[in-house]
Amino acid sequence: MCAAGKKERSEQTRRKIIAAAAEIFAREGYGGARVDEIAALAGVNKATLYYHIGDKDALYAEMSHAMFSDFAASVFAAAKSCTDPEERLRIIIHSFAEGVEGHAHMASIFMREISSGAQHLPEQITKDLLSLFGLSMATLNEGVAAGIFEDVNPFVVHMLIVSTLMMLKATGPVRRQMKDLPEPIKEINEDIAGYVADELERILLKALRK
Amino acid sequence: MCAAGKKERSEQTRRKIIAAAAEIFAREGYGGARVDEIAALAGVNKATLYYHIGDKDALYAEMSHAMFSDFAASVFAAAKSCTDPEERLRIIIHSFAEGVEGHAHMASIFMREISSGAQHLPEQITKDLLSLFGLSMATLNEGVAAGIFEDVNPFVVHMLIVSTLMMLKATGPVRRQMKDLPEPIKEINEDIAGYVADELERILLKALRK
Amino acid sequence: MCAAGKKERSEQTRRKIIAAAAEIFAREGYGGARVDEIAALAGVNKATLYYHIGDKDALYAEMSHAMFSDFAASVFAAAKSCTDPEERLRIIIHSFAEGVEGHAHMASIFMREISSGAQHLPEQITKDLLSLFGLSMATLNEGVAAGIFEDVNPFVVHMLIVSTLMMLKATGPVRRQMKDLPEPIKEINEDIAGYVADELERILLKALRK
Amino acid sequence: MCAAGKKERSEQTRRKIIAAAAEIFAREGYGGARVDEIAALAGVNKATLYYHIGDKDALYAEMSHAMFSDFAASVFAAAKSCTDPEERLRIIIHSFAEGVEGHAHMASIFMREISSGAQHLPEQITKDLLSLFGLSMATLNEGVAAGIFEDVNPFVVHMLIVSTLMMLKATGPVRRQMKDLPEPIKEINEDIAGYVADELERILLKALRK
DNA sequence: TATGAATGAGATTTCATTCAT
DNA sequence: AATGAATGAAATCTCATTCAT
Repeated sequence: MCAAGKKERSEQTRRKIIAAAAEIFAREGYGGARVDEIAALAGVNKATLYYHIGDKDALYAEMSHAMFSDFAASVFAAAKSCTDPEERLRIIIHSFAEGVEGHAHMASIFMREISSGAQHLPEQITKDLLSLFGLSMATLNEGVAAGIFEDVNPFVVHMLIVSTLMMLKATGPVRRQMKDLPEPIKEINEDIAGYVADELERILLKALRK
Repeated sequence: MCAAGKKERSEQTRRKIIAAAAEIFAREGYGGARVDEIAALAGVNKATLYYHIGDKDALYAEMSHAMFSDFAASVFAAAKSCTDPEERLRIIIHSFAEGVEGHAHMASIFMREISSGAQHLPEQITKDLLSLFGLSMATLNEGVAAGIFEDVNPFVVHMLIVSTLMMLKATGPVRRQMKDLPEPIKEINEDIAGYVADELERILLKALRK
Repeated sequence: MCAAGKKERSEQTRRKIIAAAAEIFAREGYGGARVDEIAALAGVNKATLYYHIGDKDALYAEMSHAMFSDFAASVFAAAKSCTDPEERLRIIIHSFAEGVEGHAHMASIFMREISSGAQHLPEQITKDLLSLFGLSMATLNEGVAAGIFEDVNPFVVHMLIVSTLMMLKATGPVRRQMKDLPEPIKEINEDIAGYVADELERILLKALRK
Repeated sequence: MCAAGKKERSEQTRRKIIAAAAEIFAREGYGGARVDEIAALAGVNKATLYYHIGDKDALYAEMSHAMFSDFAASVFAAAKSCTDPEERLRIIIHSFAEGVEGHAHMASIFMREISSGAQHLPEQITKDLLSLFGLSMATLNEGVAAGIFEDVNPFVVHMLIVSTLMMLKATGPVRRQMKDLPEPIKEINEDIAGYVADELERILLKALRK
């Protein structure tokens, strides 16, 4: 046992590097992240990182692609088979929340990208993310057409969902290191996909239902 | 002629530097910002920047303090004299939106700070921002006590307001550089304090009102 | 005294860097030269070198431009007023030899450039050097037309002059470090502009004269 | 079928590596050549190169030894049986030219070695090359003694032959990539062993003959 | 008050070389 | 005999900061 073969070993190294990159880029931003630190966290030599991935730009692109495209795909997969607008909106909220929870550093990286005008993001990813808005918009429009939803700006609603979940996820570390937080903050805990998603669903559907 | 005593000139130089810092720190993050670039944008020599403000840390502290404390104060000032919960919530939303609009780079800097675990933020500012949540929480609790609001987690609502406004503000540059955007996105325009705040108020109050 | 002023100091630093670059690039080639070593030889910090000149490419370009354009200009200046073909050929040989002697590292750098297919040489310099051949060709053609010179390929003659002088200059360090050299080699000494140029003139004119 | 025993295969791999090394070292110099690039050009893995040859130094030594000793031997072989000084000088020029032509990258590598003070050249090779001068010198001295040659410095003449042929060979790539070259340059073509050697012989013998 | 020059420390990237298979 | 993976050392380049004027 423990044979593994070159390919598997190689793939494992690659994964370790990508995972480390996500963590450091999330915490430090593109400019603040040091390749040294990423390599150290991945437990590989700096040159190994360059051997497997390439330069800092390529590393960022690989990492963000792996993260965002997987995330977008999971939301689409969850929502595609559902035809009822209200139910689909629920699914969007919850699969979004699960995606945010499951990709630990995505929220931070997303927010940083927004802040930098998507400077470092490959075009394809921007499009993938925009297509998620297409999903929300279609859902809301269908609800309006079916007479069950209020007529609101779908982009505002989409961003409301996205930003609330992301921001609550991203504030996790800050909350954890603060003492004496008020009760409502503690309740959030780390439970984005459960408590927060439920609360958001409750609020939003009350606002939308005619 | 040539008015402006030495003190005024000095103060003006200082302001130019702080303004440039906000722009660059917003776009590049703390780690990615270069003192060189800030000085160039401010139109002063790098050594002049050091003479007036101090090192990069001090510059960031000055800039963020000027921005966030002014913002927090303006929200408090707008809300303090109002006693009706629903009306105060409206004021919070709109003064928040005006603050976000008025401090062009605050949204980006706030989002980056969240992403980095508030690494670079002086403690005082963290407290100021937390006290804004105190305002929202009190308002919502009073509404619940008065029997006019649903009982929802006030931190979720607070973050919903904050993050939606900030994210919509921060996505401005990305939206501007993209072509062929869907109509609902175009409607946002740059009008956070008007259109967006109105839409958010409408959605949120419908959700909260019993 | 010793005032100097910023500009002069700056210009002096620049010159020291260029001079050091010529020496190191000549000995090690573009790829083998280390910016560190150049800075050390110039007696400045590496960052100072980047501040004044820019990157390795820019450094090479500055250095080679300063060297070759000065050289080409000096040959043209020496030859321009002379109308007699034979006399002008003599002037070309001697001014060439003086230029080779005066620009200590030009021969090595020229030979390396030839070897690398002029990879690192700015286009303008290639043209300057080609224009020197124009001068030789015109001179030889006039001599042939006047019936005083044999009809030989002028490029071969040009390269014969150039390469002999450059190679004899460039072999200086090798000769110096070898012991027990045969008498004819010792006679060369370091005297390119004198002994070698005279000998070359004697050989070449005997070959050319009808 | 599939002939070629292990030994032959091995020898072939070795030859491919040496040939690739000559090309890259010629174009990039010792310091600028990358072992990676040599391996790639040879079509073998980098580790294979180390297995067959050893480190960069050993590779350079092998390559230069193979090249220069073969070259020197061929000139000696061509000249040894001839006793007439004038005829032997002709043979030297032409066998030299053929050697330069036949060892495509020798001229560049020779010129780079001269430029670097023979830094990378094994001592033995330096001696082999010096012994070629011995051949020229003996030939010229005999001609002078026999009263058929002018008395010129034999080292100057030797270098004149060597450097002209080498430089004209080495300028090949530069000439090829330039457009609109004057007629005399085009005539050179790639024909060092023919046209150029003939022209050089004509010039030099006219200069030497009493 | 302001600035061009200078620099130490550090970040990114490359490269010769070795290892495990 | 051959190779993909890995790495230490070094090279290139950048950046926050200080200095001298």
